[in-house]
Amino acid sequence: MSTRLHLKQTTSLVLNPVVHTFLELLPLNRLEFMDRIQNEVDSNPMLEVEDPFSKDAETSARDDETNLLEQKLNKADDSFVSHYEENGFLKPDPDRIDKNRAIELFSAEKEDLADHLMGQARTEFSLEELRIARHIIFNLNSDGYLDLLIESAASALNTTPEAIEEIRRRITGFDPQGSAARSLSECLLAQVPENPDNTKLRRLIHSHLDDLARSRYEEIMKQLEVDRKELNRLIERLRRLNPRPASRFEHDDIEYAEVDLLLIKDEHGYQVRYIEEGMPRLLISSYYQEMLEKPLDRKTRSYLKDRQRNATLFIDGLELRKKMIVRIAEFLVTQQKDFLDFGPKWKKPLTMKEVAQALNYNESTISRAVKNKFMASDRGLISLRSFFSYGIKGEFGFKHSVETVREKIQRIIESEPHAHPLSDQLIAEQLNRLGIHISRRTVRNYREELNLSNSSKRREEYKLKGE
DNA sequence: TCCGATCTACGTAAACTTGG
DNA sequence: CCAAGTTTACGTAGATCGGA
Repeated sequence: MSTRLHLKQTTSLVLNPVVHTFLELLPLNRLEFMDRIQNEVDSNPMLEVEDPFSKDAETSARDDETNLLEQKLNKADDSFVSHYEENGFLKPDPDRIDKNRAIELFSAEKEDLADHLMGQARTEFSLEELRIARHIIFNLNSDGYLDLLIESAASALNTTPEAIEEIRRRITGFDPQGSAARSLSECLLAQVPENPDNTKLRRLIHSHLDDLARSRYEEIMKQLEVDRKELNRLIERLRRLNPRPASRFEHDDIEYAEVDLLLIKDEHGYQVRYIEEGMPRLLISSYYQEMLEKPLDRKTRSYLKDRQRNATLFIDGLELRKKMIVRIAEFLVTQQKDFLDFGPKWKKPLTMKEVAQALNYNESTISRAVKNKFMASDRGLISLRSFFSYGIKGEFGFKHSVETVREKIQRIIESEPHAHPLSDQLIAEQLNRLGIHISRRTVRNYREELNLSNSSKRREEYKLKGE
């Protein structure tokens, strides 16, 4: 009993403070990281932001300690950015200009759905209406639909549900059409203007989406009084409508992520750069450093010693974080070159474990390091996590990533004989012959991710098209 | 009604995350 | 870093659906 207790204690004490600080810093994204630095500077007088331009901080610090503390308190009130700007931030140097421009490019706000709609709302609505419209627009979900309760919105805005409904209905006519719809059918209907040509299509959307999903074509044909050919044409038109008004603005989701790295492609291949701009440089306060050399009472000395140790620890941790992120990113980029060049299909299976072994780190370290980290490239932001992919057992060890298998399934289905669509079972068998050992169940999962219907449904669809 | 295909629920192992 | 906890991918088996 006592032995076991002892063992437990020793294992948990292994973690030394350096590692601890570092592990705490590692998973933070840029924004959180800067926040953390600010915190540390505020709470540790031993830490100072490097200031190559003015001596202000130092001279005022020499006045007396209370003055300095007061100053630090004042600074804490300001926003982080302005605080550091005042203190002479790292100014961009000439050969970094390009990088800066690249960063600007990625952080420049692209218009998102809400902005886009608000722009139209401003020209369309009165001031009072605009107030309601704003509420609606900023409460759309990620698909561009409104799933807010009208009643609670009405009471929050101090107006009637009818007024809200009226505004909402008008917004569905904005570009992209169908925004703020409450259901799929409403969204689609908003994209089909009411005119004689569209009557049947509108009826199809209004009452038969469910039938369509269940492939009850006979029923629909009877109800709408159309033949197969015409139904087929209607479905074609339906397909061209957009079920997700927000899709055009999709990329904005990641716009808010703070970018840590920059991916540059040049004649030598890919290069990873850590974005240093905006990062404060920290150093140990020389004022307190000198103070430590003078005679001091015991308490002050031990306090300062402690702060000093913490400060060094923190500065080391900063440096280590940077090195590790760059090292991992570089490794990922060389491993997944094809993925960067040709897209996700070419992603190779790669687990954190493998990377950990290759770089001689612990798996958990990798996990922390890639968390919330993004890399800016000429094709947009890439999450470090997206470099990883499960492997599927192939003939010679792990050879196929989920992406490539998915791609193969799509190919097989695309080239199947229309008279006899392949069942998941047959597809699985075919894949097995190619050396990809996955089960029927797995085929189904991937097939569904590809948005492909099952074999019997496909048979229906082919029939419909064939006639 | 039969039979193949799909669905549903549950189990397992490996991958990943997180606190100390 | 380690170990414990959580998530994910995938498998199995029996139930259920739907077309010929």
